[in-house]
Amino acid sequence: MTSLTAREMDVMSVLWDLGSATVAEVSARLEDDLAYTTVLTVLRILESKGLVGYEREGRAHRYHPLLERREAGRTVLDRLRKKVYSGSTEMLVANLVSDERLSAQTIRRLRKLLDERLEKEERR
Amino acid sequence: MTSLTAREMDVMSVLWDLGSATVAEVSARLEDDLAYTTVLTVLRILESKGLVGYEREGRAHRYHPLLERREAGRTVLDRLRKKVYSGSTEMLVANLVSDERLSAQTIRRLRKLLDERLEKEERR
DNA sequence: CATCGCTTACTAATTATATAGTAGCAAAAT
DNA sequence: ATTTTGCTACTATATAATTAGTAAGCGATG
Repeated sequence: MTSLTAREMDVMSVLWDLGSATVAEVSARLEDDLAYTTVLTVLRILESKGLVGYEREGRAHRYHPLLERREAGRTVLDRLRKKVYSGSTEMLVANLVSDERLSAQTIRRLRKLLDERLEKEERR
Repeated sequence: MTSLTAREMDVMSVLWDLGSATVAEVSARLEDDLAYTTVLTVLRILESKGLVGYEREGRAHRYHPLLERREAGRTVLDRLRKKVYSGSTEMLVANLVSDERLSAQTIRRLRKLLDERLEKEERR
């Protein structure tokens, strides 16, 4: 159960995008203008939860994600499917593609994704 | 931004499934064994947030969701796409269909969903 | 009609979240 | 070498979340 709070997710998001980052770098990319020490605190909490690690870089720390995107996404999606869509992936996807302003191109790509998955399924 | 806490989502989930429910009914369906008053408190909080309503039923209250599944799901999905999948619906769906133990049948249905969506798109 | 039990209303306590300040150290700059 | 600056570590505070207890009402039951 790797459940991230909203703010923790904001910070992880930066780390995922950049690969790794210092407090200053994370701070700069966050939408909200938080105090430097606030960002530091969040990173330290994430570290205490084992979701990020860090190495020294000069006098600063360079943080990197230990929790992967996939895994974080999975946790949220599992919960969402279970609690909001009564366990139905179809309902989830239906909601996703109906409300979303998706281009025809995107939809085709998604369909291709499914086709590939289907092949894999049948090759077993 | 209708963001639900974990526990609130548990409770809403029951209301969505049953349509409406009393405290006792919600309590009975929750996985965790919470005190009766705990469930009541969560419902009262949801009510104060305008996410559920209720009518009298005898001496009890019968609660019903004011927030819809779709809307709740949308909020989570939007955030998830943005923060975890760098805004990419494709990445999200890829994660969803790759890790998920989905049957071939389900995948076909999902593909059909996309096809229908694609038609709608092209008819514009 | 008195009592038992379910139910709400109110209160409470603990832990988590969110945000940020201060102290102090170490590196960089002059 | 002294000052300045950038960091971390520690502390702090307010608000939200989580859980549950107690009191009191009302309706059913004997």
